[in-house]
Amino acid sequence: MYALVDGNNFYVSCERVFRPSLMGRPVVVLSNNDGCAIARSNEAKALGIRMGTPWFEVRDKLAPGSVVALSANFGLYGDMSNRMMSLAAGLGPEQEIYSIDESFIGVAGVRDVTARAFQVRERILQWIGIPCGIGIAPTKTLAKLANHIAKTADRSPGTYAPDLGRVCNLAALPASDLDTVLAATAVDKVWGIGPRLSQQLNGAGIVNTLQLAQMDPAVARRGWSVTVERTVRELQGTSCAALEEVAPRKKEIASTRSFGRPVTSLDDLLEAVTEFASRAAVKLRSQDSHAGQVLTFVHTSPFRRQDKQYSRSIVVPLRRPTADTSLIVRAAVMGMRDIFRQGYNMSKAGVMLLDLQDASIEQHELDLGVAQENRTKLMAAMDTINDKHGRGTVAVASAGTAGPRRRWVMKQQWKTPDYTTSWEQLPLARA
DNA sequence: TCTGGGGTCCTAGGACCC
DNA sequence: TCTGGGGTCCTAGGACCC
Repeated sequence: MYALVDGNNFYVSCERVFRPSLMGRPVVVLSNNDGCAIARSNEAKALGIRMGTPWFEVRDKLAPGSVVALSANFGLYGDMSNRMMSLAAGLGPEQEIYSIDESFIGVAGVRDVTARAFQVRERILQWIGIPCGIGIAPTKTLAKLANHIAKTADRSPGTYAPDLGRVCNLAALPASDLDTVLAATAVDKVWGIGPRLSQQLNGAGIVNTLQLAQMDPAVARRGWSVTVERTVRELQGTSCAALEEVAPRKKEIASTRSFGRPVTSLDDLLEAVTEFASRAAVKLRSQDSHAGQVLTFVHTSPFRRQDKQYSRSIVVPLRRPTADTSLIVRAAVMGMRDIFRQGYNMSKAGVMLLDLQDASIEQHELDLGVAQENRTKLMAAMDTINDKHGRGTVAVASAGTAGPRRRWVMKQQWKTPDYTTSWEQLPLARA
């Protein structure tokens, strides 16, 4: 039995904790470069603002001041997430942190699980200030669905019975009621069924979740794929996805950014790529891995139809797997020099580390043993310093030496303070 | 004028091998 | 005239998730 605890409109809810005046108002949180809406308050959703809508479209359509827009403050959201997760863990003996605002809890054997879920929800709201929905069911897919029902019953009354709001335990529902609920849920609300699949399913006459749940798994496999087959089985109550208490190591690590404005020069791109590679290397070391290959890419903006388009990537193999920032930066810079072309408005670039393996599997080379050990110590020292004094205190100087311009940095016009992670930015309480 | 970032899994197809 | 079958590995791209 699984529970899914999910923070409602999570980023917006985090901002509201420190600015209660935002309560009850349409609020959106924007992606990097203040580009798209990536979180919306219920009031913003009611205005018809869709996930991923470019901010300039929203702004042009609505009266000035009718929506509050904020730049994403991921430092704040990450910290709030940690606090929420530690309280959610109180619902059962096992926890999988699935995303920044969701965690699955293994609740097998938990007594009065529905009542307990209400208590945990109340505690998170009171202690952290984040409203949650909780879904409970025999499989992860059904728990996700239950969570969707819990949120929807709260937000837009009419689709589901009001007593399914906030906490929805599908396992406690009589079979006939469960069928009614599934029949009232469109198939695209199911975890793993995206726009493309739901279109195909609709074409085959499968419109609601009850119909999908009643599909023969063999038909699902033949007509679509194993993933759809698993989804069907999970809807039928057969668990196909287990709880992952310890997050498996990542198989690839990326650091990519869109630029605040078009970038045309190789120097700027080398500078950007140096930073991307450095960031990726920090993530790599933090999970104790080495990378065997470095992929570098750059491309123009597909939205600027009037511009000449360009897009290329290159994989540079490392001589041996490593987590050394300078070696990784060198490979990324080499890659960028290779794929760069003059005369384009580049809009985005990035570095991805591939072919990751456990750092304990080391390939030593003749005569390099000592040097290698020192490099590892140097990297550890660099990480410690940057951890303590802030990212970028110590960095690898590479081609294109970071000047004061940094033309490629992103835009963040409306960022709120780091309320919970910076002494300088602690909120002030006044009497 | 202005359009995110970071992942995973699966499949198809090509290269290569015996 | 008629030109195999089976396997692996790699890459690109699609689809999905938050």
